Amino acid sequence: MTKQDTALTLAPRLAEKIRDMLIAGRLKPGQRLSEASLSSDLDVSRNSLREAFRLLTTEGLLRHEPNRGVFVSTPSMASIIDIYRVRRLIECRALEQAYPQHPAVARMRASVEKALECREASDWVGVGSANMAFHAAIVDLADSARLSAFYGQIAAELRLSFGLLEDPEFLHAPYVDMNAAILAQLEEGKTSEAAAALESYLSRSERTVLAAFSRLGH
Amino acid sequence: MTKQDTALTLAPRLAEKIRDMLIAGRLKPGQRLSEASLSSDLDVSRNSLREAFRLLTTEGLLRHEPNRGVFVSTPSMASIIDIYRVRRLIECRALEQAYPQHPAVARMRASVEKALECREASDWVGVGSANMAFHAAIVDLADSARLSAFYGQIAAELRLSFGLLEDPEFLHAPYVDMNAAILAQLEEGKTSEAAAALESYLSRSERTVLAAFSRLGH
DNA sequence: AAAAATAAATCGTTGAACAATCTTGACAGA
DNA sequence: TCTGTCAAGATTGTTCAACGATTTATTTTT
Repeated sequence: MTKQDTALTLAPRLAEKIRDMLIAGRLKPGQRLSEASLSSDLDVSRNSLREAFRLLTTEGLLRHEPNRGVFVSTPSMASIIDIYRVRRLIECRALEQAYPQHPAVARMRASVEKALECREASDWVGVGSANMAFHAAIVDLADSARLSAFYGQIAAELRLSFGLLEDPEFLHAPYVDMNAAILAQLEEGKTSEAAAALESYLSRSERTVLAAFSRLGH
Repeated sequence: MTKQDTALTLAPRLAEKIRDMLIAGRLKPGQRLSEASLSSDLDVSRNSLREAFRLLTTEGLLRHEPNRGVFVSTPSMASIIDIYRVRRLIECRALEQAYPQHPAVARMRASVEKALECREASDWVGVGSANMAFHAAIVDLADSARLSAFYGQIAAELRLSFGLLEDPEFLHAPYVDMNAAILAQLEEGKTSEAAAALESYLSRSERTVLAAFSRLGH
């Protein structure tokens, strides 16, 4: 347990807890979150919960309808397309302009190895997490705290979408080797090739996700 | 007056009001915002004010130190560099992959014309606003709501930095013609050239801002 | 003058309250 | 049966008052 419960103030801790519940699928898209019941469930006051709601709303995980309450965001085709558009723009460019000695490269390598391990153990959720970490590391190549924070948000949104989809093996496993290949190209200094590979990687991933998404009758 | 005061809920309206005060320079960087006094000044409750603080904190305009209060963010060299890094990555790519018939192009043109008018009238604040609108329109070329929202945030942060700097003429006037040139290139379909021009534009602007910034101490 | 102890101010969080708004369901009329 | 009205109930929006915890300022002690 890496607990520092008292380090942060309550609202961000609450937000994190709710975020976890969202990604774990314990709160389902479209579901309304009642201030009264959730605040008593989490054992906090309504005011504190509302502060947390504000945070999650700006992150796009919750949707606020005045006088009606907050709802878990429902991923849509539109949001998936939007997110992949952002990913292609940011990740590919970050990769293209990267230099192979960047510290984030170590994190990329660690993520690839983690993903390989998890695949070996058929731990598909672990593969998924490792993949996400790989891409976050790519964004870190751009050396911008703001960009990395922004990417963290849309990654969380994407995980919300993934929560709807079944068969995480089909969803994540194929990309482990591609990640390894991209990493290898980067380490050789072939950043343009790496970026191109990532571009087609992301397009393929987008198609897969959209197809799986449409398959469940939006 | 384009007032719809009752449309939104209180916290976002408060946030907007405070944002305006920040950009107008009525609240100075580093200044501490007391919950008690500000809430009575704005005639709202402490709780509502705290919700607004959360919003502005995630936007980077305010900084929250637990048990000490919230402070107006102090722009630093580091933050300016970070922001320009993001701008180069996002704006240049958005421009490069744009197609000249995109609706946002009309907004770009309107901004250029507005800037020309304001320059004629020596309204340098107006020139600055028009410039900002021009660049926001560039980002809109990428057709991503999330990307545009993110850009809006860092633009607000940048305006906070500009507030520190004097001589808005020096800061904004030189770029009006460059914007016009970039727009012309885009309309001719020369997106790569336009992107290259924007890249050097942004680098020059960054240098200017950094220089002006270092000139006023720390 | 430095350190320790004390007091004052401010934030963090809670619970209760009430107005405004939305939802529900009964009911009357066509 | 369908439709529109209207009151009752539930939920959010916002405020207020309170109190423990932490920080800041002040005073006392060494």
